[in-house]
Amino acid sequence: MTADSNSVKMKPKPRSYHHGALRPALLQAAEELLAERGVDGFSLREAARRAGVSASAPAHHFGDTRGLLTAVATSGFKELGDRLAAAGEGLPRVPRIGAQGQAYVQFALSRPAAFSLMWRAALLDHSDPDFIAAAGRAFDALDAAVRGEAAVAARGEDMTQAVPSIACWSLVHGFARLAIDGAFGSEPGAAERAAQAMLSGVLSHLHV
Amino acid sequence: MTADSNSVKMKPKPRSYHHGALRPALLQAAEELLAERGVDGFSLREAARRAGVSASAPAHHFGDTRGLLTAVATSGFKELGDRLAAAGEGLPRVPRIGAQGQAYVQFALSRPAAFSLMWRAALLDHSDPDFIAAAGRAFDALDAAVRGEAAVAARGEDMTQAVPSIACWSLVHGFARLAIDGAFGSEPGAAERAAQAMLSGVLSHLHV
DNA sequence: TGTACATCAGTGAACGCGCGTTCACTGATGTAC
DNA sequence: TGTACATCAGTGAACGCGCGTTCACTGATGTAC
Repeated sequence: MTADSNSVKMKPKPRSYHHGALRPALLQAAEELLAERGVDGFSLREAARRAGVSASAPAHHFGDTRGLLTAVATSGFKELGDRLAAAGEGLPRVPRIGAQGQAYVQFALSRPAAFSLMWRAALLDHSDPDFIAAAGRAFDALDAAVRGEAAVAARGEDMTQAVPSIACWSLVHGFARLAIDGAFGSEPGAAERAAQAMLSGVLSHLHV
Repeated sequence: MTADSNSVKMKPKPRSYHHGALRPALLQAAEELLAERGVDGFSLREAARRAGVSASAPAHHFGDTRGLLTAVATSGFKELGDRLAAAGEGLPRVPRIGAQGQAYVQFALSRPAAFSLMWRAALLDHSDPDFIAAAGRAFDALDAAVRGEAAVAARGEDMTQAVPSIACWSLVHGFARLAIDGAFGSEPGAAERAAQAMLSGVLSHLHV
């Protein structure tokens, strides 16, 4: 603990009555809390505490707990979409799919609590337009790599068209979940290496 | 509500001071509660209530909440192991793997809350010998189909040997999770059909 | 077959807990004139 | 540039809640003799 220059009491930096940027501060506090205690250990009060604000303040920005968690999940889907879209850009189809798979797993392992939250339907507001858009965009990035931009644009109701994409998604999603849930032990980096081995193995045995 | 033959008040069938078979009754109540309210909606008190017993009774059989949930998860892994071992028995390797995958997804969809609980590490006692054995046996059943009984028996520390099994596991696990979490819509039977299409598609494009 | 007694499997009241949300409020900010 | 006032973004006390667990207890069962 370092000494504060102005005060012996280490009073938590004086803040005006209004926070000024509470919304992003709460999002960050929520993310950290999730990372520390997991989805089940989350509470709105604790997130508010960490943002240095009263328990009722978050309501002004997010309505209720569900609103805050939905915002966190939405930001997760946005980042996932970005990472997928960037992964293996310019590469031929098969290596690009491999790069996306690797990116998917890396995202999940780098933000496991956020990743878990993103799929906890009971805690989220699935009618939130931002959430819907972000989640859709992430899947579209994967679908475009597997089936091509044109196919995605022309996508209809028929789910059978999307089977190859669903297969890829299932593979990396399942691996990520098993890794997070501890199925592959806890040595750091082990899961990433296993992901690499698995993806290259599968893709090399696949005739597409 | 049907009339009780002995009493207008529908008093809940008189029971001696001792329940007689509380352990299985609690397991069943817990399973039903999980199915109704999901893992997050579970509470020990409500499970006890449903078993017609006081809130402190479960402690005599399971110690605490974690003990009861671990017992439920263990029974889930046992059934999963049974189903996997039985799936596609006698079939050649590739169709057998397909049958196992189908069985895995069907199990997950038939008992979604139990399946979810089985992977919620924070809620379970991973040092419980029964739990360890049941979970190990389920994976062994899958591993035996993918790599052969002999390879499973000779399995060492090296995880790379298990990569093909991990790939199969990831694929079906990810599909099951996505289906449970609503990624494929909610029409009944849709997920099962998609699983069938996906598994046969993947296996037919695989050179092994 | 009867009896004493240990053990087992329940009860129910009480504990302290942190939670999400509501409510009347107030301090700060920004805008209209 | 100054002032009135609406709006915004906070506070903090209070609400009721169900929870898991503990504890002293007691009724029923089973066992030894």
